[in-house]
Amino acid sequence: MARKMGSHSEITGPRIRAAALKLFARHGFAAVSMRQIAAEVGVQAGALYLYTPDKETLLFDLLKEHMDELLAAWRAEPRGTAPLARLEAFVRFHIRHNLDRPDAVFLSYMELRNLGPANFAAIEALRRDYEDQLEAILRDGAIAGTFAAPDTKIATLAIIAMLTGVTTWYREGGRLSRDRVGDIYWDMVRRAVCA
Amino acid sequence: MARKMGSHSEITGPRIRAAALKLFARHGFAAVSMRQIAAEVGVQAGALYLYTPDKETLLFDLLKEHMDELLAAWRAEPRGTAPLARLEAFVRFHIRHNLDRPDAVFLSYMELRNLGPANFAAIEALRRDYEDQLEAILRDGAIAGTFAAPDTKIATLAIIAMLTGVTTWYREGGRLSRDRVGDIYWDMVRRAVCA
DNA sequence: GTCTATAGAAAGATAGAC
DNA sequence: GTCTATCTTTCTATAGAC
Repeated sequence: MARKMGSHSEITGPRIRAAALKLFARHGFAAVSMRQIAAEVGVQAGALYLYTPDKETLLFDLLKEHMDELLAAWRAEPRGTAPLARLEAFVRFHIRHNLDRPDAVFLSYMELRNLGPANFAAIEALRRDYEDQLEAILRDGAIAGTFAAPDTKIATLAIIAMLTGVTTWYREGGRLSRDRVGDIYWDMVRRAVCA
Repeated sequence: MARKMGSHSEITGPRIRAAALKLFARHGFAAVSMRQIAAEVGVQAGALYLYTPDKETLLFDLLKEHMDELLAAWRAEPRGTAPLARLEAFVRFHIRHNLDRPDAVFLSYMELRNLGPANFAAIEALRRDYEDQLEAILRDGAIAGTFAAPDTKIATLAIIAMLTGVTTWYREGGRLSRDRVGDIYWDMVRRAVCA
């Protein structure tokens, strides 16, 4: 083929990020070369450096964008004020949002270790922000007597681990719809923490 | 230092595996070089090839050993016959066993993608065996009317994801003992699935 | 903005001395 | 059983033509 020409590219940047996301999620950050990413996009390796200063920054940008989007989407999510309603909204939101972005979810949990200390801290802080959203719901519900989880912090981590696990097995067009999966998990979460 | 000599080694094999386990878990399989492993052990890179034919086999052996050990330990675990007692035994066993091997647990969930198809299938089959142990408990309990989880297969995956998550945050000497963690998770699991 | 070409470092794996 | 040395490949990143 030998693609030769073109300055068709305000879209090359996004395409590079999309290709990197897919390949990093599939094979792991360290196992993917800049040449593979370039080949997936259809450019030469050198061209990538017009869009990112180096490989780690490319990873960092993907993770940062994912976390920013997650927090913004949750803040925009309609929900009630009672702890039980807020918890149900969180459970259904987390499953739905993550099922739309399985590659980014996978990266966010697996490839933090490939970041330098400063970049690592930045992503960790955002992840912590998100956990705090759920923890606040559980704390409010515990005070109100709605919930009876024996440990609010651990319940937070347990629920997030359980919900995030959905992305590892869910297949579009399988025996369960997303809504049905949401129903099942909400049933388990509700019973696990309610008084 | 420049270590020079020695044929002091029926123990070099295990030391190589221990070093590889630690480094793979910390940095990821693809990010760790054979030279790094050799340096951790205190030998030269070439010496590693007396103990493994290649890097992937080294990873495979670690994963295989971990899964074999997990299944053997569960089969040896004392437990009752009633579904509720078996479920409690499983929850406490899983937490305790995995907290003793955080590096191996991490590898088992993160580095399967670095195996070739045959090796991948072998590890997947063992992981499936283990999941089936829990699924059988939940199925028996559903038939007996002890459990009321809306979907046995999903409850299996949800519980394992929740329990395995412990290894990502638990720190020895933190505010909670292992037994206390086991109590808290057992409380949540029991309420999530019981009728 | 993308290409070709390459510098410079590091990787996996092997050969042969001791 | 381990070492030194090296083959061969591949990598990240850069330089300069177009």
